[in-house]
Amino acid sequence: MLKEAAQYNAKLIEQDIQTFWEETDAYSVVRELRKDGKKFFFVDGPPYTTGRIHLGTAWNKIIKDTILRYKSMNGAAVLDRAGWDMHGLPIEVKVEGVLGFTSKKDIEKYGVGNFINKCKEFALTHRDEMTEQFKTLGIWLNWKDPYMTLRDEYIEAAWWTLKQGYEKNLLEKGLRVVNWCPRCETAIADSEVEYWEETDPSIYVKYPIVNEENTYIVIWTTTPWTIPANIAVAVHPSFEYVKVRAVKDGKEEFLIMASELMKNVLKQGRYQESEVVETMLGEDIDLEYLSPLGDKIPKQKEFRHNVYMADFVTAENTGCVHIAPGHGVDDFELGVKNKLPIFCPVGPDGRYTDEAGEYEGMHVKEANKVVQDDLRENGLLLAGGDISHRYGHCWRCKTPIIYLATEQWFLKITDLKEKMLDEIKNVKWYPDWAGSARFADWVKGSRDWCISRQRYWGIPIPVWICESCGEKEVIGTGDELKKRSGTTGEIDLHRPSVDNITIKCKCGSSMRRVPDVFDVWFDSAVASWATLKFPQEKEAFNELWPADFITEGHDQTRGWFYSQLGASMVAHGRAPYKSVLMHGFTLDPEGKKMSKSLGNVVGPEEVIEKYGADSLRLYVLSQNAPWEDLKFNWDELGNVHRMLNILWNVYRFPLPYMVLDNFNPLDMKAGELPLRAEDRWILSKMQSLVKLVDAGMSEYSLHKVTRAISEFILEDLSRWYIQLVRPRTWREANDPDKLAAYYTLYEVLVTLTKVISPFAPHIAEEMYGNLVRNIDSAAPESVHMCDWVKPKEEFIDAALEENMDTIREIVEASSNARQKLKRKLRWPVKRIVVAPKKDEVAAGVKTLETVLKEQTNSKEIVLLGTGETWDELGVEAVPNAGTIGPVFKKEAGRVIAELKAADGRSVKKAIEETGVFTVSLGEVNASMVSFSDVIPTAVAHAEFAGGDVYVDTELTPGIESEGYAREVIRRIQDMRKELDLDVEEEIIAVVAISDGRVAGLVSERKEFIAGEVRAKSLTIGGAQVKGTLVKDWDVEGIKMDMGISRK
RNA sequence: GGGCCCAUAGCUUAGCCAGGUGGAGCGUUCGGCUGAUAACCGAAAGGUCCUGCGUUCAAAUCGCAGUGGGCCCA
Repeated sequence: MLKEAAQYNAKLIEQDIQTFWEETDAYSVVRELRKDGKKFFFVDGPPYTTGRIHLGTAWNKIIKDTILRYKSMNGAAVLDRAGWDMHGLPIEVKVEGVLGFTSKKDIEKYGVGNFINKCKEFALTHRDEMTEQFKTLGIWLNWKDPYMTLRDEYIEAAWWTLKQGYEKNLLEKGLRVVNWCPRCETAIADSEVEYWEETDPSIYVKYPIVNEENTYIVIWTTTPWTIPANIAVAVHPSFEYVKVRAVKDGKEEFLIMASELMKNVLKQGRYQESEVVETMLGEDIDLEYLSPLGDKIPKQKEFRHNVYMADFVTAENTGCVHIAPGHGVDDFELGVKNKLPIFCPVGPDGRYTDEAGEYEGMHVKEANKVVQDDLRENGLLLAGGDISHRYGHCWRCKTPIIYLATEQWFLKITDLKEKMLDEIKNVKWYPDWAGSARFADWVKGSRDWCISRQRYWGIPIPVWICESCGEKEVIGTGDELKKRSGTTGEIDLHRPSVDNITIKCKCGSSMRRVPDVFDVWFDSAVASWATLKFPQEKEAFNELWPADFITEGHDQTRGWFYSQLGASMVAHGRAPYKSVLMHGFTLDPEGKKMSKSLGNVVGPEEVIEKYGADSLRLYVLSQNAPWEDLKFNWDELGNVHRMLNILWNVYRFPLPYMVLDNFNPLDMKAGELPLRAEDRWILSKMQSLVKLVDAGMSEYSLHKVTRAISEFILEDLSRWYIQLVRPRTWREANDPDKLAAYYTLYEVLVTLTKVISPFAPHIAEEMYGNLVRNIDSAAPESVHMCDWVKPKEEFIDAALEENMDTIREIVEASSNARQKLKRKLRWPVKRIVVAPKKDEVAAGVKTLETVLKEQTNSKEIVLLGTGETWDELGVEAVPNAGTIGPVFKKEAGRVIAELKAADGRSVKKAIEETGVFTVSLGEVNASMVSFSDVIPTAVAHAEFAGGDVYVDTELTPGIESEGYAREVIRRIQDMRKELDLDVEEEIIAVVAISDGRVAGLVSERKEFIAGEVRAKSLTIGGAQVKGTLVKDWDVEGIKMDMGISRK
């Protein structure tokens, strides 16, 4: 049996539905139901298990859930393990914070094992919390068996992958300059560096030229602390350089710099006089200079300092670039190319080593100032100041990074670049430019991947090295490690236990694991096979891999899209995904990014609290194209919620009538019901919507799909069909016309629950539970177990849809016209005249005349021929003074007056037939007069796209009687509402009307009024007004007193 | 500084690929409806289509340059 429904309460409904899903394990039932369908292998980009989910992660999962629900309903056997990214520095930093640690020494003191346990606990707790948050959004993923990067099986997938790289000779250990966090004391990835504006020193330094007295080459830098490590100066081979004689306070010097920057340098150094003494090309510069700090750093005296050519030199500052191969990527490359020493006198903690001479033990930050002072003392500081520029910081602890040359492990991605670019083309990207432009650009510029980190909480790098002979071995699995090491029993693959496992080397000595762990990006990079439990299990991998679909935000271009592709090229030689949907970011209402520091963060739980998860889901899906950034806006969320409320009201509206009538849709046969044109119309519209949804989903245009659904609900269903069908539902008894309306409405609502279920799964489930499950216990338990609607072409009637569009336009125009004469819709009008411009309009009026008549509340529809002018329109002659003047000269005024006074109709007729109209002073021709329509006073006119509408509002006693009667009915209904009476409850009503004529008019409709308001007794006239509720009304200036009481 | 994307009414946006009169929703004002009712409907006002230059008979739409925003990089 159908049940009535209360008002829309998203929170209540969603909680109930989520409980229902839990109790019935609906998710698992659905996956089981589809297990023999076509496989759809989806890989969840694993969120990092720290803190709470935010709007962006919510959007991400909503997109995934929506697409997977749609796929599932279409028969796909969806594989969708949720994923969790649980290792890495972010958690280490959080745990350090909790424990109050500030450096690695604290961790070592606390014990690596203890620290690891804390990290693990942190990751697992947060995973649980975040799982609950995702569930409140209605996200269906495999939460019971998620893949987790901290599991041994997952670690093995990473190990196996590295071993593939080793065997393909893509693994390399080498000295490279890396981003280094001096607080975390580890290398960090390019993608872990956050940039923002920072104030740093900006200094110009003179390097003294050997054997040329008082001559210097001038460099500029923002990192004075790297000057102790200076090895060379780079110039651009094709720039022009000058040697300048510069004088300051009577002291003369010779300075070398780029000629176009000379003015700047001399100004910086406050030189008063200058003169170019020599001009040369960069490539002709060949000189040796001395370290400006040689006196402080003995080691510097061992190096020869020369000038080298480099294309990366730009025409800024001095045009001569200070090169410290131990402290810069370009510097390092230049150093390697020219076989320069890679001098790096800074340790992992950011303090100088003994190689830095007098600076030993000093922190580089502190050195920035000291070095400047020392340079000034040596007379080599040409100028010093500050600059505000973007500088990199550790993304977790926010410490400014430094560049250090260190020994790290690399995957030689650059060897694979061309193949990667080919693979990108084989992937289907949504939108196309995400792959062809953005991702391809990123890959083109990619460098070798530094996969090692000098930290604790991560996947240990499975490389064992012999302590005596240096022999290297890469371990691919836990079993392999057991076998090679001779360990028995369970082993934990995390640090520190794995560090204690040694392998016997061929040479007889023992091999120890390198101390590093993996870059955490390597973890998620192997997700597509790790989630299939590969390499332990091969079957699923062979059947499913690569992934059919993944979707993440555009920041993952450099992140997960890239790391997965890199790891997959190393391991399998091809892309790990077949299609990728790149989505946008959530921004605040001003279009700024949401961040805690700006205080503009909106949490998903805040939205759910206010409007519910379905509103949030539809909002993020419909507001933008998925790949555009979403400007969060509460008003728009309110709109979406309103739409859902209307949907709910549409669903709720027929229920009381259907319940009252014991309506059972299973007894209905469409063929036997007298469906009206409007019934066939909404059925057609419904099917057209399904087609639109399918088309949109095929290109993941989730915004187009959800907008089309909203439009259908608001425009077609609520604003139109429900209005048309309303009077039919009030009929009593088993009227076939009413049953046809019930049937149609029911059919549409059931179809709609299925169509909206991927997008707004809770409200869909709730409606389905009542509409379908309460009728038919054999139906699937959940709407999400239903098959997707296959568009029924036979229901689609394009001509009918077009005709209805026309009718709606005419109704709209006529209500516009009514408004001009202030005639309310409650008052009928005598007739409506439609003057069509096209035959299609006439056809529409003919097929849907009843609809038009009812919706315009008109007694008659008059349809004119196409192009025909309504003959009741008057014609007015409009004289053209510009042409009359020259002909009639000073008599023109009289001619004009005569024309105006003449009967327009006969003027027009004369001109049409003879070309002229005769006035008393001569003949007026067509150029002297034009015509305009004169609309009768009781008629209002309005235009619509296909023609004109005239509304004849002339009052007749019948119309007045009906109008007043409706006014009375409306007010009594209002009073019934106020007394909160049941729909069927009968009343006793008394109406006193001060105006005798009006009282008479109303009395004529006494029966009609009594029926409409369910009055057992109705008294109209001057009687004493009494009742439970008595009210005085003013109806169009007529005073009416009404009283009603329960019978 | 570079790559990609975005910019249309007070707000959120459609139209742009395929050039030809800019269209919605919200908000505002006015009006209507009243057994979906703490709902709903209509009308009006509201636009340098970010700026400039170019292509074209014609540019919101195509091209170039710039401005602002986002993501990513240097």
